[in-house]
Amino acid sequence: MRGINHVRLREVREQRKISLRQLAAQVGMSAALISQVERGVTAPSLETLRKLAQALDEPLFNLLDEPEERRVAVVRRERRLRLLPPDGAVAYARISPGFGRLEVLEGVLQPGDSSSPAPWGHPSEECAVVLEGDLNVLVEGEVHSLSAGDSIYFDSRLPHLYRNDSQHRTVYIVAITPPSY
Amino acid sequence: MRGINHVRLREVREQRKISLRQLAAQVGMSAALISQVERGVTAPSLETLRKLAQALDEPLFNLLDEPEERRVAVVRRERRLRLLPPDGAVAYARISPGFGRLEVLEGVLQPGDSSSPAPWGHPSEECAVVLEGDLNVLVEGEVHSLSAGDSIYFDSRLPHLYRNDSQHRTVYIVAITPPSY
DNA sequence: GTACGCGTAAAGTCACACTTAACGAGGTGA
DNA sequence: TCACCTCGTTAAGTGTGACTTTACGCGTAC
Repeated sequence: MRGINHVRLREVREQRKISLRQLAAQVGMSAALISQVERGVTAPSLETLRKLAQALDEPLFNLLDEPEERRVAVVRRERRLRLLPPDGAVAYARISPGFGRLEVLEGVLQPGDSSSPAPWGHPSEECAVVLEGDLNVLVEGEVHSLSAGDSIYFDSRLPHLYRNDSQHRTVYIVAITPPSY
Repeated sequence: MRGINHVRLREVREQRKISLRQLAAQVGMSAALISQVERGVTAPSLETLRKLAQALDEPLFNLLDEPEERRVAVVRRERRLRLLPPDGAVAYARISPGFGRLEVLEGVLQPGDSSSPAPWGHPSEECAVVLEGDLNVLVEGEVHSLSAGDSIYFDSRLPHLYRNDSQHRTVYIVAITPPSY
């Protein structure tokens, strides 16, 4: 009976062991509404959904029950997609399969090279870990120096750039969500 | 003027170089509505938003403009949070800072050890890359054997488990979105 | 018993998510 | 200079469905 408007509310609420009325009181709406929403009888407004997400301390998009491809994909090292850099600086290989909400890349930077000619932003979040060598990450004009094992996390919308200012090659892994590279 | 109901529609639509009327025709709604939604004059229904997301080929949650902490966080190798495994098998270290939509972990498995006593699922997607050694990943009962450099991607809701069936230690990195470990 | 709590059902109402239609501003070609 | 596109915006009007209140049935504790 799960309609097109289904949201994963009940699941989350029950996990928190909160009753309908408790939750309703907390967000200032009627318990009946939440019941209706949980059973897909009524579609909640965005505003309502936001309030619920906040009360449950869940990111909003976590309540949205998107149809997913429940697939498993293995990518072998030698089958990785090599991303040709627009201007030949960084060598990126895509570790993730190319679908899903998550993109993982391996970047290799030779001394002096950088991931792009100029800092730029895209609407995602990313986290990079250095596997080998040293890496300078420019975010919003500020330089962060990382060594092997260090990581950096930032909102990708801030203009950014990876650069190898050392004398040896640098290898790092970047995880991006949602994919926008 | 961006209200509480703001959705990142215009941004995405303009990027695709689609006009209001084109998009409206495509999803079968009026251009005026889209204009109103884009400017935050009117809040779209979930249903409407879903249609738009589909037409633009964007995941729904990508259109939702959640208030973000536009922060940059660096985590040094020695400052990583060590996650104590519930039952002492895997040694996880959190590479990501602990906020945001993305969680990145480094897992180390000694021979014979596994990430948890039994396969389990959580509502996310994850991608794992093997850095060192060999790794068996059980997803939905099926075993996938990975060597250094190989990776696997799957819907974390499928019951899964990481296991080291080899004679030497295994190191791997897992990226998870949204965080739910 | 009766008095809580739980989730559900039914019925009513008003906001607001939508429509259609008209508007002003650019651009383009005859 | 027209007329004639197309762009996004505005204004006004309407219907529906997202909400409320109230009442119900069930379990459980005292």
